[in-house]
Amino acid sequence: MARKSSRSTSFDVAALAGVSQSAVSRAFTTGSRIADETRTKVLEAALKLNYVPNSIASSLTTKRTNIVALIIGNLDNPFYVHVLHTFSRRLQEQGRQVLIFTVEPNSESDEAIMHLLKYQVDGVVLTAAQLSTRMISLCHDRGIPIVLFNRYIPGSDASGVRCDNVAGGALIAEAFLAAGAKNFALITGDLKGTTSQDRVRGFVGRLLEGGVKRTRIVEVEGHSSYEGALNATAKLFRDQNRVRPDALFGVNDIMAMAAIDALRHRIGLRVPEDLMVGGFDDIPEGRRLPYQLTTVRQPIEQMVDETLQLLHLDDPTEPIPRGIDRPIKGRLIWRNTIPVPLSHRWTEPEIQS
Amino acid sequence: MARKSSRSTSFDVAALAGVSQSAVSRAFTTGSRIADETRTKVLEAALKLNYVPNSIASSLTTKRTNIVALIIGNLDNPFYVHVLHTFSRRLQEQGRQVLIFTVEPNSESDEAIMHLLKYQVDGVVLTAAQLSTRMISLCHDRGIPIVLFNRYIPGSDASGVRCDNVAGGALIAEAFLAAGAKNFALITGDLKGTTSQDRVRGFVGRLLEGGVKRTRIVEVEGHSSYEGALNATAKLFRDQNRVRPDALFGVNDIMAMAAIDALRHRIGLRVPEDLMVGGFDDIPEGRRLPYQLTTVRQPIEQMVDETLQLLHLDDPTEPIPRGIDRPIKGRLIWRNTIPVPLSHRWTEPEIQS
DNA sequence: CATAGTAGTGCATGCGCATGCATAGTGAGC
DNA sequence: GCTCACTATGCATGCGCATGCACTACTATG
Repeated sequence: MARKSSRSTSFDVAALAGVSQSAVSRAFTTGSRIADETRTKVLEAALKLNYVPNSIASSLTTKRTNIVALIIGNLDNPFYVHVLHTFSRRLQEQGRQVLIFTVEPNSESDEAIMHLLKYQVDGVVLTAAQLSTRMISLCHDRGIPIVLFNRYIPGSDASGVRCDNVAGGALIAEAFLAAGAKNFALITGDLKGTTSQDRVRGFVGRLLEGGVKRTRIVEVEGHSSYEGALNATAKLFRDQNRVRPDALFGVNDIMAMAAIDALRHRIGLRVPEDLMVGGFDDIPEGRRLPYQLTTVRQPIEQMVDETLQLLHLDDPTEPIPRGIDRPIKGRLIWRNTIPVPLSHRWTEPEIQS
Repeated sequence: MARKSSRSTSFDVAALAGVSQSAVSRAFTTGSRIADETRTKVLEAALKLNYVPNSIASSLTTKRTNIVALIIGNLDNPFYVHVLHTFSRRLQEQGRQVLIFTVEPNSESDEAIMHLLKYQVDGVVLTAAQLSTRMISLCHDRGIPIVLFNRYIPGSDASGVRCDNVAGGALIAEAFLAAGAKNFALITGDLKGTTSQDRVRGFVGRLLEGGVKRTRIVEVEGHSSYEGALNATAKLFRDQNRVRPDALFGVNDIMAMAAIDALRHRIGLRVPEDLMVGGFDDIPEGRRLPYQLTTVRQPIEQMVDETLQLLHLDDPTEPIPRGIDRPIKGRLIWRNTIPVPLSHRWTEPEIQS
């Protein structure tokens, strides 16, 4: 047999160290009652045998796997890559592992849930994907906390952390108004998702307060992609009879960037001279020289922290938080795609590389 | 106790179905000897109890977790995000799970290995990160196959799949020569990595064959990042006394894109009129309107397939492949940053969205 | 009708570790 | 010197499932 796995067990180590198997177990468990001397002896033996404790086996008794599942629906958007990265880093710092499930953008993740249930994960984070309430109760029944990231299911008892998208959308509307825009348009992804919905609502709502009655809304086919937004922008300017917008809100940064590209390279308009553009997310790509996108920053670090807190990973006896909705305020980052009105000049400048 | 995990076991199901626990186990194991009638009975009972088999427990006996670890060192580069995505999709299709470890770009991943050993993963894929030979033998000794993706460790017995970077670099050099360039420069990340090294080698080598004796090489500080390449490009054009290059090879697409941005927005040069630029990877971002980057496409799908084959996930009795190096040829994608010479006009055109 | 063969099932056991309980050992306090 | 309190350790057991083996009830064959 070629793949003879010479994995030594706690018994092997115990034998070499001249102690019992329980002693080996305790040596590897912090906060266990064991003499320093014994622990040293055990660790030395373990080192000799290349022994590594089998977490799988230990989780059988402890009922904790230290694995957190992350369901992610859109890796095409750098924002969610950043989210993934942040979760991964944080959880690794805590000595936990990340089991990842990728699903189609905005598609059902019920199947993924079934898989991760088999692995007895300690918690689930779901982002950029849908979930049936049946699955949520399935998790809850088994004591597995699940937190939605930047998404919520109205009326369900799933908890979630998200950016305050309504307020964020309003931020962009305000910036446009302050910069003196008159005709407004926005490009959004699938309006079935609460995230897009809220941003649109916040944007349109704030404009209404400002006396603007009409906003052109173009819904991209499929999910919020660069290509979709490219076509949507073209469509927006195809009809020559309509009033040309002078302010365009891309409901997330990639769509805003796509719009900018389309405006410059296809339509032949300048940004922000002919038309100002606002985004949402603050992905690093938006900071680059050709874009310098004015946008709403989602405080990822803080959102991830809140999410992990809701998971109660450290104290499984805590009741699973149900129906909690934690909206977190974003912040407007002034860059170059919306002219900064005089009244805003005092805003702290951002250091650019 | 709030988190009363009401997880039912195979015994509960057995009791309800009026069979033995082994029957339940067999009902969930494909290819097991069990009457259809019994299986149906079991599955019905399981459904009633919301029973989901505990993979953790089963892996204790089967010695297979169906978990594959993926160590990834650079999520800032969309190329590796794409790689991650492809692996995830493929493995999920096979009913396997992905345990992800993110490490700092090009840093040691020994610690990650220690963690994943605890989880008895069935295989390891490592990309954009370093690994000590000690760790490789540690994995091999325990029967865990490990495959390097786009990276190799000369003289070690770790196997790897990679793009043929030497040939790829040569492809760009050829394109430059065919387009009539005279003065060449390149921007690369850390030259300790074999990937950058090979691309540079291939590029410079081909130029030498073409009679070009000098190539300016700028090594970015740190890893291959957008920001690094931005500075490197600036540096490249700072010295007015030197001959200005008319062809610039960005050793990967983000660096090439950064170079283009810097040239246009900082230096004030046109691409490709004043200076042609070639990239490597073919990330989707490079196809966008402002860039239309001519680049070498890495065949990700094929590379992932080869990697999974080397892992022998389906047949653990296969000997672990050692010291195998599978270079896979990339393909030049003509777009707009290198003028297409007349002699190449016949190349199949790419459909652009 | 006798026998060999086969499909279906249950029993018992073990995977590697954690942990409650019992026990041995140590030192302090009277 | 004796008891008490406490620490360190070992023993035995169970976590949830897979699987070798034994056993039963059939079917096919001569």
